[in-house]
Amino acid sequence: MKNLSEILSLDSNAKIKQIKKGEFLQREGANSSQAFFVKKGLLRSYTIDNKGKEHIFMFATEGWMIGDIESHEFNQPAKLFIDCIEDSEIITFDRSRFEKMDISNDELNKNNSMLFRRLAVLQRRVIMLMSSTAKERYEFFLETYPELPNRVPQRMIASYLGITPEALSKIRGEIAKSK
Amino acid sequence: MKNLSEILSLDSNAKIKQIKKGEFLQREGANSSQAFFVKKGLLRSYTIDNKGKEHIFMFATEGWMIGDIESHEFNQPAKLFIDCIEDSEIITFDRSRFEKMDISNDELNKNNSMLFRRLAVLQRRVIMLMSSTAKERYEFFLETYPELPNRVPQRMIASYLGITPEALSKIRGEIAKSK
DNA sequence: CGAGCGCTTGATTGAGTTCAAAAATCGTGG
DNA sequence: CCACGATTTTTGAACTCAATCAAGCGCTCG
Repeated sequence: MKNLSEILSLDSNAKIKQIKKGEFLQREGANSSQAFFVKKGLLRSYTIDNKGKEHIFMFATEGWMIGDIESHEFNQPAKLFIDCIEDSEIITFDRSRFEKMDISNDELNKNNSMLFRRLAVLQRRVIMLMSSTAKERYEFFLETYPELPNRVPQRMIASYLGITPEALSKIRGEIAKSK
Repeated sequence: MKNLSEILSLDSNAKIKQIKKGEFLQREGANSSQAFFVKKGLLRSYTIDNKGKEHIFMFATEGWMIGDIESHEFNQPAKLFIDCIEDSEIITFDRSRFEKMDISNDELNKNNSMLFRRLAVLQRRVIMLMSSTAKERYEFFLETYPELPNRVPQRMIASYLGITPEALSKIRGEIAKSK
């Protein structure tokens, strides 16, 4: 059975790209129908709010897909920036093309369960943001993504957790002290 | 073309039910493979955190589906309570059955875009929770769901927004004053 | 080697919580 | 249909967690 990466490479519109740390794949306001599959490396998507502060929406490591679903779904210009945290290798494709692709029922089902999984992750995230303190969110992050702290600068983790870098630094201080 | 409600009614496992305000469809810890399609009325799903506080994850009005995706997806006992805010008419079905249902490619595609839409809503919610003040979140809620404030008690809106009922009351006071 | 960025630490501030009590609204039985 | 108890909403005062502001340290990479 074909996997997602293989399917994408069959689409003539899908293109493999090498990108360097710091490069942008999408900027706020751009056309947002592109999505990206990460073969190797690490991307992030984020917004900048009206006070100029960054808020990281998600990280995408090997095997993940990343794109601005909201903007695409509601036909708006992009609200998310997407850029590259490590030198990466990605597959770029057009989402609307992907949606119409003539692939098997089975593959659609697989795509479906990928969406369910992503929904589950977001459900968890929303509940965390509503019910947990900064420290609890950080500890949950460490359990869930144990490899990311080694690849992502502190301030980006803070931005993902919805707190300031200073607050995260103090939390880490506390945790270190209590051991 | 069949719509979702019709498809569900073809499934022998799907059942139409009348439920009264206050009735539970799912409790924390229960088997979570059920999902619910709302034909009429209003449901909500929520967690209770370790301090005993309720956090509403979503409301579901006519035409929406509601279920505990996270628990089902990760094969855990339910984390969400689901209960009834108004007398309602719903279709109950087993999600795993739904996933394997022999429906057309076209229908699967439709289901797919429903999932995308739901993802888009959650993307928005996460960004709101990370970047907006309580007042901004409330104003956005009013714009997005203008009919809900008439059907849902204040304290539940507060719980959905991630703030206390007292805080929401004060925000409403301010807004009323400034007009 | 120095300028800039990232992390830490401390002092101050502020949005929202908690606690408490009064006012308004709801719903149910008589 | 009204009355009364229960639940919701409002209002106020004290408090708390995290944000903001500010200063200093340590790296690195140019």
